[in-house]
Amino acid sequence: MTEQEKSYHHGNLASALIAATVEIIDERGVDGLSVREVAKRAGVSPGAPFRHFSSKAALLTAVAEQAMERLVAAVEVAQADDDDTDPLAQIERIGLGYLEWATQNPTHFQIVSSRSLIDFNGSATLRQMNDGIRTRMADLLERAQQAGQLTANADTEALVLSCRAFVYGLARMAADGHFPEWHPNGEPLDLMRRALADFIAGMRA
Amino acid sequence: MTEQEKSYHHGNLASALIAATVEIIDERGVDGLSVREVAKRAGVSPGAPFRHFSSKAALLTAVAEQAMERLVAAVEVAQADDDDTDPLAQIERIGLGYLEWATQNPTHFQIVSSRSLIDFNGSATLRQMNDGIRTRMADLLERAQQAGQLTANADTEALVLSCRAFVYGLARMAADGHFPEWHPNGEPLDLMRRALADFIAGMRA
DNA sequence: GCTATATGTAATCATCGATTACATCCACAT
DNA sequence: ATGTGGATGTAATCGATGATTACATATAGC
Repeated sequence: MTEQEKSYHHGNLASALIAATVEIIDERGVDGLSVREVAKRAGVSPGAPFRHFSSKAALLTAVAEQAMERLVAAVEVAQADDDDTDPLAQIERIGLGYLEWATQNPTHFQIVSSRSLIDFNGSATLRQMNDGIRTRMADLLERAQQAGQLTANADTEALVLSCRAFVYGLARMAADGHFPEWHPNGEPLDLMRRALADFIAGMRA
Repeated sequence: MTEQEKSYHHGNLASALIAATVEIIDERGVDGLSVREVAKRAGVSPGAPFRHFSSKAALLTAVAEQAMERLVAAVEVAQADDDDTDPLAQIERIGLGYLEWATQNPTHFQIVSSRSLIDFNGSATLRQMNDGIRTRMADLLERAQQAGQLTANADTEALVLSCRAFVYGLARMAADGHFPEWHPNGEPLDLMRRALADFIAGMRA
């Protein structure tokens, strides 16, 4: 990345474009992003990006895929290594990891969750990663039920949705600007932590 | 509205523009909306809308205000008239009214909740209505706690956030297309109903 | 080396949000 | 009634944008 300066070909424009896109979105928000400026920042002509991404949505989808990978990674890191851990505690860890990542990477989370800007259904990768988290939580809930941690005739299907919606709701509220003043790791996250803990507690039999 | 046909002045362009905006968004989504087509559909020149709304965001903000009024109305209708009702049941009713409205009016809900497209902070009306719902729920939770329906030392602040996030999360998931196939009043709403009931039940002492 | 292909450029289009100067209409004071 | 000023709509135009096309240049494999 140091001195290849003036070669006709960029080398790896695709990744450079993704990086530039993230930069711009960090600075000016998801709106206010133009392919032209992405191109300019990568040092190429305005039409060049379309060689690698057939549309602006395709570019953003690529960014979303990269972001989703990090989100999944964060969620996995957050889980306890011990596989015998209390399933509900494990769910809480997942939720917390999700929330921490979402609040600390609002830009990326916004891209991942706003499906009007990206082609979610067109990306098998995105769907896989999305389903991965969901089935993981479904498994944990199933295990919790078999361990007798939930009410006997618990509606697991509804509970899976509950967990997803609860965490998604908190993350989305933050990303959508429902917390007027805040800064990452500040009080809102603390509040969210307490809310999450209460929520998990409420599920216990 | 029948035969004023060819008068230079439209009469009430502002509301006609809002209506046209909603129409277009219903047809083609929030993106894919252009002020020009709004103008065309209202039968005026491309610049005319800017006499009434200083920007595209201002137009969408007006749409959001109208939508928010309906949402608030739906939430109020959903509540039990009897003011001695169980506070937690009242909260459940509010949540259900919110969810039903959001799922039956996905377009409007999307506009209300996506604050990147509208000038939320610039609209006192929007903030008031938003705060109205929140304080209403805070009051109900306070009352529930005093009635001993919650655990003794319940964290009311966290609980208010929990309720908001839970309902918002469900509504947003629906609006964001997290339920692949569905149609209003169909199974997803049923599932959401069950999830909401479980959630409220989980808060009970 | 020669050539097929991948990659970037230049030029161009239609569309969009927004602004400006001008036209038209309506209400109100006289 | 009148005619004047503010409100409302039109016409023309600007700069930026997403996207496409024809062309130039570099790279890889034979």
